[in-house]
Order: sequence, then C-alpha cells, then structure tokens
Amino acid sequence: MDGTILRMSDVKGNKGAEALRATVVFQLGTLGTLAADRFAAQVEALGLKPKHAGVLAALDAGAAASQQELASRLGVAPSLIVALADQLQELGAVERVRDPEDRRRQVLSLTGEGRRLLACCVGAAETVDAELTAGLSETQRSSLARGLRALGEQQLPG
Amino acid sequence: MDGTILRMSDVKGNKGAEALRATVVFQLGTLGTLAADRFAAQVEALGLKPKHAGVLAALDAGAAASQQELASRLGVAPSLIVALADQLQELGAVERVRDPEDRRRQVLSLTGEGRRLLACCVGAAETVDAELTAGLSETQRSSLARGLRALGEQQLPG
DNA sequence: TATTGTTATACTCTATAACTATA
DNA sequence: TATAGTTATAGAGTATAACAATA
Repeated sequence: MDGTILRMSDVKGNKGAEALRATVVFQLGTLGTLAADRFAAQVEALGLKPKHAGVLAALDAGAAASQQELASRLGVAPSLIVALADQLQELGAVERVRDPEDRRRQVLSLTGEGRRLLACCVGAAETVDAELTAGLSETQRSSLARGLRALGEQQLPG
Repeated sequence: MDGTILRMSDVKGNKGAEALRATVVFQLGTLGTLAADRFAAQVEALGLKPKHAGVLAALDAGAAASQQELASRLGVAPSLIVALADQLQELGAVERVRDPEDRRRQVLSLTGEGRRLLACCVGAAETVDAELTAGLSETQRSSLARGLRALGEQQLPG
C-alpha cells in the first residue's frame, strides 16, 4: 500500500466521515487497494507481482518495440522495466533479443511459458472477481462492471 | 504506487491482455491508484496525505478510544498511527489527552481546525469525483456509484 | 507479567542519477 | 553528441522489533 486512503470501520459517524466515505474517489481508492492486494496474493505462488502481470499483458498486446517504449507506455521508470524483465526472464517467461537494426535495443518477447503465466494471471484475476462480487446481486454486479468499464475507457490510456 | 497492476495503453491486444483488462480487479486496481493519486495531489496543499484524511475521518466518526484501537480499526501498525497523529498534532488538527482512567492511553480528539481540514478533504474528494466522472453520462455515473457502494458495503469493514 | 505508546531499525517499492554500449 | 539499457544510489512509505511507562 502507498498513498492509499485508510479504510474505516463504520461507527456510524459524524457528517465529515460519512461524506468522505460516500465519494467515488474514496470507494475506488479503498476497494482498489483491497482488490490489488488479493490479486497479489493469488499470483504470488507463480513468483509474480502484479506489475509482472502488467508487463506480460503489455507484451501480449504487442507493445514490445523496446524496453524504453514499454516503460513510457506503462508509466514507470526504465530501470523498473529492467528489473521486471530480469525477473521474468529468470522465470523463462520472456526472451530478450538485441534488435539487429539498432543494437542498443533489447526486444522483449513472450515465450510459451510467458503466455502460460499470463493465462494463470487471468485465471487469478477472474477468481478474485468471483470472490469480490460473490455477495452481490446480478444487477449490482452488472452496474459495477458497466460503471468501471465506462470510467476506465475515459481515464485509462488506450 | 505499490502493488498496483500497471496500466496499459491498448494496442488492440491478444487474448490474454484483453481478458485481464476486462476483469473487475484490474479496473479497480488501476482506477483506484489513479483516483488515490489525484486525491493525494488535492490534499497536498493542506499538508496532508490521504492517510491523514483517513485518520481525521475515523476520529470524526467517533473511533477515538485509543491509538491502538485506531490502528487495528484502520488496519495499520500502531507506530504509523503515532507518526500520523504527530503530524496532525503539529498542524493543530488533533489533541492528545491522557486517559485519566488508564494513563497508558492517549485519547485523540479532533479540534476545530481538524474538522475544518476534514471538510477540506471532503471538498477535495468531491472535486476529484467531479473531474473523474465529467465525461460519463448520468446513467454511467449512477451505475458506477451504485456498483461501488454495493461492493463497498460488502467488502469494507463496517 | 501484560499492554499502550513510542522509538529504532529494516524492508519494499520505485525513481533519479551515473555509467556503458551503441548510434 | 544523443539514446537504449543497465547499475548504483536514494527516498518514500510502512512494518517489526526493542523499549519505557503504566497497569
């Protein structure tokens, strides 16, 4: 966790506390941390952190031109891509190939094992989804899915 | 950011990438980080981090019994409450009073300034809400709000 | 001896800056 | 000289462990 807002047990509060809890940003922040933590726990057994899953998915999506490009696309420092790629390579999930046209560049590509691990990550995410939404009605589940999808299309790059 | 899944530009992907992006846990994780970052930026001018807002709200809600109780209620280490309370005290937002019935306990209480700061945090959250959802239709906005509220009632303590 | 708050320390995550090699 | 990748270093954030005061 990081800049995350603290979650709060109720204690049926005063006005300020209730008003804060009622905001979308509070709910997104707290539930987002909860969800990310559960996903992290699911993929830990694979030797992966959530960001590894992000790299695998980005490569699968064809964002593979170079490590620099991957870094800027994912919004992280190039040095972090190096570390993540090192670890994924050690797991046999990606290969690094020097671009013969510009030997400074390392081109990352998914291996079969990498695709297998990505599929496991998708399975893990779907498992967490099922757990998270188990107590919701079908109507609530679809409200949530539609609301998040709409917001994601607005706010996430792509 | 921390255990957060990486956000991805599209590059109309292969199956794995799309399947991951489609999950509730991925959307919650990425949008939650985005939302928390924006909220943090809003309250920074007040000298606060999101977790300070969490403490203010918890105190406003009456969760004030002791620092230990606050720590367990908020799901963080007691030593973190000490640091957050130190900083809030320095801002004049909370007072520490020894409980006369058990002099080991420090009872935290909101000051007028603390209530004012909490109100500013609520305003900041509402501002971010407005920005985040500005591009959504009224239908989408209410889907999002209802979905998150339902999930929050299920998953957040209280 | 057990518990509250505090302080000291260590660990994780990630960015910035320095360095190497290619261009 | 500029750029891709790498390595070294530093900072933020937070937990764990050691400690002091009180019960």
